[in-house]
Amino acid sequence: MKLSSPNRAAIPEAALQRLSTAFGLLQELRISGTDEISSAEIGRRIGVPAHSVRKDISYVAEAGRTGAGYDVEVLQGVLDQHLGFGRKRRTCIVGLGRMGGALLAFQELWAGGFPIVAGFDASTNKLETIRTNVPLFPAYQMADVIKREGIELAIVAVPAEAVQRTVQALIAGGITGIVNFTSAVVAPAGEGVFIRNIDLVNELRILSSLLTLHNGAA
Amino acid sequence: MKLSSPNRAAIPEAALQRLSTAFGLLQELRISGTDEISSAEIGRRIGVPAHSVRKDISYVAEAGRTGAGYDVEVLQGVLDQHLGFGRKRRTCIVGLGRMGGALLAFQELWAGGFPIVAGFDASTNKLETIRTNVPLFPAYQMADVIKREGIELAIVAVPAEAVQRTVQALIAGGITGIVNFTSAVVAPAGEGVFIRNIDLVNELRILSSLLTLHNGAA
DNA sequence: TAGATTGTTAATCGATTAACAATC
DNA sequence: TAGATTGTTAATCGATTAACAATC
Repeated sequence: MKLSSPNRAAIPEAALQRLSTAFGLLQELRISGTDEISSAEIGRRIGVPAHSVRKDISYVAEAGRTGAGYDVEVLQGVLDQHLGFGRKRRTCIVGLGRMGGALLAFQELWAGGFPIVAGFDASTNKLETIRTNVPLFPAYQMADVIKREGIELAIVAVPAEAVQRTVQALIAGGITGIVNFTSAVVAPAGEGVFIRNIDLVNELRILSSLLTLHNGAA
Repeated sequence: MKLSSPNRAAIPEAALQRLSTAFGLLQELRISGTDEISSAEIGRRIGVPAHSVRKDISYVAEAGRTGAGYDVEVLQGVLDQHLGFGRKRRTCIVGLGRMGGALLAFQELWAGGFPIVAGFDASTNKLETIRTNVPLFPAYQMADVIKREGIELAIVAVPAEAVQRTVQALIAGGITGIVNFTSAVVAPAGEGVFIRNIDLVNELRILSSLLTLHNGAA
């Protein structure tokens, strides 16, 4: 997929992903008080060649000073403004098992600009046993709560067999972005709804394969 | 990165990732008792065009019957044999906060062929408070335990600032594959050690950007 | 048989890399 | 100034797509 920024060519999705990672780095740099950085140093830190860093940034805007690197704050501002990386978006967790429960308390989400404003689970028993400051609701209230609270994003941590109908319910409720944490792949869902799959077992399997190939396949 | 399988051209990493996802699908199909499947149906289920599915498989071997689709068991066997997707690999969790604790109990890991055989944390207090059947150890014993137990893979869920030294300790201990669950990017680490980054905040930020671009950027 | 579907070759498309003029 | 470093254009490289002969 490619989406265009005004006056610039469309941004390849691979570039968008690298820029998002770079944005995370810039946030760290600001906390640590670093004011300037070169494309070479950004590249070293996120594992990308310097010329790719410059190329990726150039899809968005001119953000550096020829011959003198980038101002961390300026670059961050430019990426935020054009790509929305700094925008705060209200987020919910669906499925409150061990993993979902851990996500409710995951500080990085708040720090990263994604406040968790609701949790959902099909089991009302479970809702009562969880200790958290996040408001919890039974699954059947999803659509109502999403609309009332203006929730834009959802992290889905339900059992694999419940993913399809959970995603459908989220979309019906007006959610526009979903991170699917289960091992069932959810294919693209419709105009204006974006989905990203995080599959831990799949990542381990890819590692396993890389080891097999590296050590000389059978 | 590309790695070659005997008698075939090197496999693009993107193809390897899609095939890993397809392998996961094949496992589901076997559980549900499906014997045959076409490239079109595989593609529909994992969100990839049919011709890409065929192309990806062809990097590995001839695994179908011209005109008659794939036998699920045969295809799974071929992918396992050439790419090691079905290999069981002993795995550990490093960092036993809420997230690491949830991972210790994550059934999908066992089911997926990645038995969790050890957990590590720098805090000995924490080790005492966790209820699990998985043997837990203080972080300083990592290298010893990894060697003794023949552990090949690690999932790192420590605080972001501890990632670098954790990864170094793991590699020193002989770990060959790492999934980094923290938001700090870990760049490629050395010959024969593979790393994959899973960054939830980054995924949400990418979604946020897609929404911004889709709705007409500022 | 006719319809379906694979495996592969060739064509297209797009992303990455290289190189360098501009300039701090 | 001289060295460093950006932004962009052009060249390369590689992946994806299209198309079709083979054949179940």
